[in-house]
Amino acid sequence: MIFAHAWCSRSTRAKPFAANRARPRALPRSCSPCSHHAVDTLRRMGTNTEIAAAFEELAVLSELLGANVFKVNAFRRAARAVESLTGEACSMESAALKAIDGIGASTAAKIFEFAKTGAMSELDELRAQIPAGLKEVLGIQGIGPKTARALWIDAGVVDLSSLSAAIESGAVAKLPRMGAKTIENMKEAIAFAQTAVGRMRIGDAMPVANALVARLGALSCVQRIAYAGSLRRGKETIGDLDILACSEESGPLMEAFCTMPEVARVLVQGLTKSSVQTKHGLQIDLRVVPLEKFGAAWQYFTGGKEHNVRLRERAIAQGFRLNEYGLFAADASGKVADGALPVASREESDIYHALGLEWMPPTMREDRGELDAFVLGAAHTPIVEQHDIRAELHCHTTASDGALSIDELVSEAQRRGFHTIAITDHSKSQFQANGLDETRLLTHIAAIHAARARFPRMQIWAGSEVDVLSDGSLDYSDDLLRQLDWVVASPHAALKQEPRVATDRLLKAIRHPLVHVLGHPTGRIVNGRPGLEPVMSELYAAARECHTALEINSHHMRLDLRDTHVRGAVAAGCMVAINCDVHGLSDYDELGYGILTAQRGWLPKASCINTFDAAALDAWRRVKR
DNA sequence: GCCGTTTTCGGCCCGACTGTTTTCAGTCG
Ligand SMILES: Nc1nc2c(ncn2[C@H]2C[C@H](O)[C@@H](COP(=O)(O)OP(=O)(O)OP(=O)(O)O)O2)c(=O)[nH]1
Ligand SMILES: [Mg+2]
Ligand SMILES: [Mg+2]
Ligand SMILES: [Zn+2]
Repeated sequence: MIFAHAWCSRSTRAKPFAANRARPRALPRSCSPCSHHAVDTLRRMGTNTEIAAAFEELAVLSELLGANVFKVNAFRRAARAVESLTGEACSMESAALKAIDGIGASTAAKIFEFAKTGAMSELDELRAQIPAGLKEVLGIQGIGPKTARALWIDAGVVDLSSLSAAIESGAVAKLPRMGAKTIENMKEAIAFAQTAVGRMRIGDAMPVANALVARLGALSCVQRIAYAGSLRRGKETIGDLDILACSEESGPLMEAFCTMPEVARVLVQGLTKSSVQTKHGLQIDLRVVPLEKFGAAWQYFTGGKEHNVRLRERAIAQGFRLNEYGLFAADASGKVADGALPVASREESDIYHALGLEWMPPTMREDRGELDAFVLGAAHTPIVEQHDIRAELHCHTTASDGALSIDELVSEAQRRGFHTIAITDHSKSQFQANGLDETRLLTHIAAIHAARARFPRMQIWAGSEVDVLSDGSLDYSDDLLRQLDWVVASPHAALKQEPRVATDRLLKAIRHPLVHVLGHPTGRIVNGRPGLEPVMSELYAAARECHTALEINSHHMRLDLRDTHVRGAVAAGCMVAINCDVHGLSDYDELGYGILTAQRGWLPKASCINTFDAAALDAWRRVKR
C-alpha cells in the first residue's frame, strides 16, 4: 500500500496539515529539554476543538432558523477545517487562515473574535433565540431541521418532554404534513432514543458485522457481500453497520434482512436500501445493487461522506457525474444521457483510476488530503500494512497479569512470522496487576534470556512496561532499567491530571535515556475514560529528538495513540511502535485494529519500528543502551 | 459562506424511501 507526501508539498495553497510540518533534524547527543514551547504553555488547551464545535453549532442553529442550506454547509466545512488543523487556529494570521480550504473572510473573522474574547457574537445571538432543548428534539430519528422548527414555532415544543406533551395534546397533529403514521413513527423513535446505545467500539462491531456478512452471504440470492461505512474505514467507534450486497432478487433478500430474529424495528424497507434497528439498539443498513455496479456502490457506501462529496466534485470538474451506480460522462451542461452506460462501476479501482487517482485504502478516505496524495503518478511512500509487522514489543506473562508463559508468548509470536518479541511485564507500583518488584524482575530477566536457547530463531528481549508515575519519574531505578533489553514506559494512574502537568509528566518519560517506547500515551479507554490530554505537539517534538517511539496500543479498548495523534506524530517525524499489549493468545488478533488506526494516521512503513528486520530493530534498540 | 487551469456570479454531491401529497418535501445514507 502506498501514499504520497503530497499533503505537505503539492499545493501552493496552505493545507491543514502543512502548518506544523517538521523539518529533518539531526539526532542530538543528549536528550535535552526543549524550550520552544513557552507560548503553547500559556495558551488554553483544546481551542481548535472548541472553535470547531462553535461552527458546528452555528450550522445546527442557523439551519433551525431556515438559513440557506449552502451557508449551513459552509459552517460545517469550516468546522471540519478547523478540527483537522495541526496548529492552533487562534494563533494563525488571518491570511493563513483564509488560505485554508473552507475558511473565508467571515470564518477567519469569527476565529479572530473567538481568540480575542473566547466567544462568537453571532453564535451567542442564535443561542439566545433558540431553546437549547431543541437539539435533543433534532436527535430523534426522522426529525430534521424543518420538522423541529415547525414543532417549535407552531406547537411550542422546546425539548423532548414538551414534544411528548404536544403529541398527547394533539398540537402536533395540527401541523401540516403530520398524519397518523408520522406521529406514530415519532412516538416509536422517542421511545427508542431512550434505550439506544451510542457508538460502538470497533472491536465489538467487527465480529457482529462478520457474522452478519457470513449469514446473509450464505443466502443463495446473494452474489457478493461486504461491510462498508466507518467499520471498513477502521474508525475507533462505529455508528451503525453498513452492509453492501449484490443480488438479482433484492425483494426476497430485503425481506429476509428485515425479518431477522434480532430486528426490533424496520426503519425503511425498499428494493435497493433497507434499515433496521436491532433489539440491542444497533442500526444496520443494507444496500443491494447489481453485481456489475459493486465497485461504485462500495465506494459510495464506504465513504466517508466528505470524501464522497470531494470525489463527486472532482468528477464534475472532469466532465463526469459520480453516484453509487457508476461514473458517467456528462455533457456540457452537466447532464448524463438517459440510459448511458457508466465509464466505470465494477470495481472501486475502476472509479478512482478513471478520475486520475490511485485506489486508496478506505482508512484514508476522510477528506484529509487523500485526493491530492493519490493522484496517479505522484511520488509515493509505502504505508504500513499488517503483513509488514514482524515484532511484538509489549506483552505480559503470568509473572504479572498475563495468561501466558514466556514460552507460550514466544511460540505464538514465532507462529505469526515475527522475528522479535519483547516481554514487558508490569512494574512494582502496578500491584493490582501483580507488578514485579526488583527481586522478581531480576529473576524474570534470567528466565526470559533462558528462553533464547529454546527459540534460536527468535530475538527475545527482557523488558518491562515500567509505570510512568504521576510526576513523570519511572517505577524502577536507572540501574535496574539498564539491565533490561527493552523498556516501554506507560502511564496507568493519575489519568485526570491537568494538561500542563500531564504534558510535563510524559515529556519526562520520553526524554528518559533508557526508555524505548512511550506506551499507550494518554491512557484513554474508548467509550470509557478520556485519559490524559497532553499538548501532543510537545510530545512529538521530544520523541523525535530523544529517539523514543510512540506506541499505538492496538487493543480496541485503547487505540492509543488514536488516529489523529498518529497523523500528528507522522507529520512531526516521529517513530511509532504498533503493539498488542498481549495478555492472552487472542490479543495478538488486536493487531488489525492497530494497523487500521496507523493507516488512518498515514503511518509510513518506514516510520514503524515493528516493520524493521531483526538486525535493524536491534540497532535501533541499542541507540539507547 | 466559499470558491474559481473555461467563472468574482452563480453554482454548491446525489439518490432512496416515506408519508401525505395530486406532484413532492423532508430526512437520511
Ligand atoms: N455521497 C454521499 N454519501 C453519503 C452521504 N451520507 C452518507 N454517505 C455514505 C458515506 C458513508 O460512509 C456511508 C454510510 O453512512 P453512515 O451514515 O453510516 O456513515 P459512516 O458509516 O461513515 O459513519 P457512522 O459511524 O455510521 O456514523 O454512506 C451523503 O450525504 N452523500
Ligand atoms: Mg455507518
Ligand atoms: Mg449507515
Ligand atoms: Zn501492557
